Amino acid sequence: MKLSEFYMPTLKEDPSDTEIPSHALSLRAGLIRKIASGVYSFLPMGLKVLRKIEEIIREEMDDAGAIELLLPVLQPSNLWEKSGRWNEYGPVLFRLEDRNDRYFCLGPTHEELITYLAYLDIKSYKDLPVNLYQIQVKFRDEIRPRYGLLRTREFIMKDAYSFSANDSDLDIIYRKMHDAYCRILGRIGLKYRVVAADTGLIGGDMSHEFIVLAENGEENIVFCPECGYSENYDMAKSKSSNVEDGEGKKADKEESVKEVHTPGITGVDELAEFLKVKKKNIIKTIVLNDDKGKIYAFLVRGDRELNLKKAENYLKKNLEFLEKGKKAKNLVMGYIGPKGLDNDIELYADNSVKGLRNFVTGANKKELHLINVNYPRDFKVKSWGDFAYPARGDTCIKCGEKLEFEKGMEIGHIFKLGCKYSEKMDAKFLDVDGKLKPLIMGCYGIGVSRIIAAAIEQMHDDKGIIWPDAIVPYMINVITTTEKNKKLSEAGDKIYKKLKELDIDVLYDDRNISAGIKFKDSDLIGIPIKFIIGKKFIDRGLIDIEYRKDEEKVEIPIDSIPEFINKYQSLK
RNA sequence: CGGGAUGUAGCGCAGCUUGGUUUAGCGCGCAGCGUUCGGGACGCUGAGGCCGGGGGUUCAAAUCCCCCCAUCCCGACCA
Repeated sequence: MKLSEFYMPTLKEDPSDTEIPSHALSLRAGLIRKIASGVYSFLPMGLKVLRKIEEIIREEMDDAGAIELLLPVLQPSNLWEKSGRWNEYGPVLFRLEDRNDRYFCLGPTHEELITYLAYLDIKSYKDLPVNLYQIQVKFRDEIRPRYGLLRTREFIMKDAYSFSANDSDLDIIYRKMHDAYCRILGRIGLKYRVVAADTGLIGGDMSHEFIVLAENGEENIVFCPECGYSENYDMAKSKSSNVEDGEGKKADKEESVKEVHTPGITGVDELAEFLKVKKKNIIKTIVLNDDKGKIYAFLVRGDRELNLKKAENYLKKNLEFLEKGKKAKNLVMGYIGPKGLDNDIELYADNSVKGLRNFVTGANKKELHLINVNYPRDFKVKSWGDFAYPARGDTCIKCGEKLEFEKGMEIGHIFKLGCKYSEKMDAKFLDVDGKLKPLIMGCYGIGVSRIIAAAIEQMHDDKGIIWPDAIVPYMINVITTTEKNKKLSEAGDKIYKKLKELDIDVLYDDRNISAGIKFKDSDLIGIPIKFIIGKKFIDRGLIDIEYRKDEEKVEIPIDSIPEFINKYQSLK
């Protein structure tokens, strides 16, 4: 592509409303332009990258036996009512009405659509298994779009849906998709981890997230460097450190409980400061209520946080933190403790509390805390469990090694759905045994546009983007240092033509501007190789070759370009 | 939805506190001419603004007051 005829608006400065490098750079390099909050246009350069990513995904999906189709964005409400998600999905769903007052939504995902297709056309076990995918736009009215392409309200996703007659066939496809995702991310050259994850609104019984590691990512994950155990922070299990040591040793004698006056002090931090004890010698009592208003109390060691999801999963109920203003069961907010708590309140304790001696708790009286509280002498719990988030210093439940905490961007998510949708939507098939059974489903999503953000986030420097070769918009940038010298522009034209013949994605910066701007732009948009045609060419017939990644430079005569290309490609 | 902030030329910003020398500025970018020409060159000339929108206060509003809108950040929430 000749830059003089191209559309590549670059920006010299970071736009004011960007926070992270990938956002700033994708705007500066002219990949995208913001149209509204969470809505972007892809400019030609951005589209080029998007297509490259799509092609890699397509190749891997096809290799893994998935079959491409295209489902509509516009989806009738009746399908969503049938699955129950018309209500469940809430305000995230973009809804609209047609001229006849029929309701539709813009698809945030396509389980309903694909299950309806299966209902229409899959009749027998002989039609199974089958795995269908599409690459298409999705709409979600996110509460807070942010960070450019990372979290948008309209985005491009590859989603695949599998149907099988039995669990073992599902397992095979799930594994294939898992491996294909690894190959996709590997080919693009991203550092990532696969973590076990919560199934969320999509539902089902097993799921893995593909997290591309990035400091600015929204996902927190826990990782064991020894055995490779990794899980989403919300789900992660760990052995809490210092359970058996520290100040509250098991061996310590149980002292007698005392009330201490603690006026106005309700938080763990203030309390630790006031009583001159460590936070881990304090036990927090967190009060939750379910949708029927029933109250539950959870004990967690002072240096950790209650994980609401774990509590919910344990009790199999939706829970929320008790509203501050609400008066219930004589609870003294800020001074709640397990000893003397109303008997009707079920009390659960996190494992981190085990083994503590002579700890501090609320006294259930205004402005009073208790010291030297002990279990089981002073209170009983209904049951013990893992209800807290892992914390620094925790060790792996599998191998005991110290866990690491990492951040990243969720790029892919695969689910074993089971029969959740097929049952609700009557998608059944006739099995070998002559019985009608619901189809067993899986779904597999990967964020195409989000990969652009992740790749930039992982690979950039102060000059701009450093594209990995697999998804470069262009491989080589031919730069003439001036357009005034006919000899140079003729050579540029010739080399550009030659490279095109060699089937190289080549950019030709033939703009009539100073060389400095050409170099800066080239680095900003991340082209891996620069062919520089300047003085050296006039003097000695040589072109300079510079690499984006490092300082390495070589000079070659114009005739050995094919040889250079050959060598470069064979190195990959 | 709660908390915080911002909105002035295509982009980045100053001016607002204390209303009037502001005919609304600066840098970059953009157009023309000339000189430059291997890491965002220089000079001259020029185009480009309902100061986010509406209402008010005032002799006078970018500036003060009220309402609305948009955008960003934190939180809640979220394949």
